[in-house]
Amino acid sequence: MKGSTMLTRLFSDPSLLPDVQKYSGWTEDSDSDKIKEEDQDTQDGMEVSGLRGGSRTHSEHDGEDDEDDEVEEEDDGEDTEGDRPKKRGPKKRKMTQARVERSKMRRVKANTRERNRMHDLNSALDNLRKVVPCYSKTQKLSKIETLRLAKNYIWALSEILRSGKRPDLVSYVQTLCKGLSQPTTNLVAGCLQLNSRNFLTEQQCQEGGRYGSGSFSMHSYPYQCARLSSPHCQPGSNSHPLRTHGYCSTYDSLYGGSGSPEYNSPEYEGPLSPPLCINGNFSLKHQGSASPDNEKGYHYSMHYSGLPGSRPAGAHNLVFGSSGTRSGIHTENVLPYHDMHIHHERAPVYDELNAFFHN
DNA sequence: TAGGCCATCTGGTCCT
DNA sequence: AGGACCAGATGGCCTA
Repeated sequence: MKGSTMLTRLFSDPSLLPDVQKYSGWTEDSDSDKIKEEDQDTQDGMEVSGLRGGSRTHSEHDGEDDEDDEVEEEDDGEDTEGDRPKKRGPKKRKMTQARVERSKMRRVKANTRERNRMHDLNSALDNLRKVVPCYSKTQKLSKIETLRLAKNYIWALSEILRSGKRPDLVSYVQTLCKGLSQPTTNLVAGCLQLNSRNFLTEQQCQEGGRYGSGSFSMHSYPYQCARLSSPHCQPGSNSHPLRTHGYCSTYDSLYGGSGSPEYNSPEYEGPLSPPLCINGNFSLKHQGSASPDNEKGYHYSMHYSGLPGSRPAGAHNLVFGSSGTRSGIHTENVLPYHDMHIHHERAPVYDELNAFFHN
């Protein structure tokens, strides 16, 4: 199966992810209607350049007509360009009016299919956007950034499960932001309410870009100073783009909320966290999906097989010391464990995960 | 205004 | 034969 197909089917499969159309506000029917309307438009305005002079696909060449199988003369300059070798292959058929019409219809149908295909792909991407950190309806991540962030997110979650430790925020953000563009990096960092200046300091001070205390095996990240020094990312800034655009932090949802309501996306409607990868296998079990009204009640099952049942030793102050700072990280904007809370009544996974990190 | 992102059209190729 | 997939081209929109 080709990649995009897999992506589309994975994230469009209602058995794998909560109700695609419901979240995206797009349904097959509505889209079909839209397509039909568009077809009317495009059929009228559609340029038939490809049909006029361009080459035609093989299916357009072959066996179209029974009635007009007359063969067009070898008129490709057979006399005027005598030095050019005659073309081989099936001889051109004369483009009768009927054949032109049929070609048009084929092209219109192909365009519709292609449009639908791209809509499916976009729908799948929308679903992906909803389960990676920094989901916002109003300011969507670009396609490529969504894919990159999703990859990093999967990696980060896998590392959490593999190590059985709660990562420190810096490592978590670093992992998520690896390879992302500067704006997206700022967004993610801001989403996770990281003090960007300190993050930067922390990071830049680590020789080789490594941050050693985390449970991740960190690589060096190509962050530039300007990247995270944006005033938008300052905790106290009211101009924080995430406040404006209602971004939502998955770190918060996993490890607890910020406690500042304005930081939570007012537009958030659904589950925020994807199924977690455990031992390389995604464990996804949604319950009570019989009713479409249960969309908020999708539960992701999570098993900590092989993982310690309590918080790992030394994890207590992995991130936030009682002083409010750790290694220069200001934590005025992030709450300690006991202040964390779960958005909605979402899923046992959050309880389990929080219990895991709190115990 | 340049550049990024996106939707759409299009023709080619591969597969069923 | 027809559909799926892909990549190139094109134009619109938005933002710095």
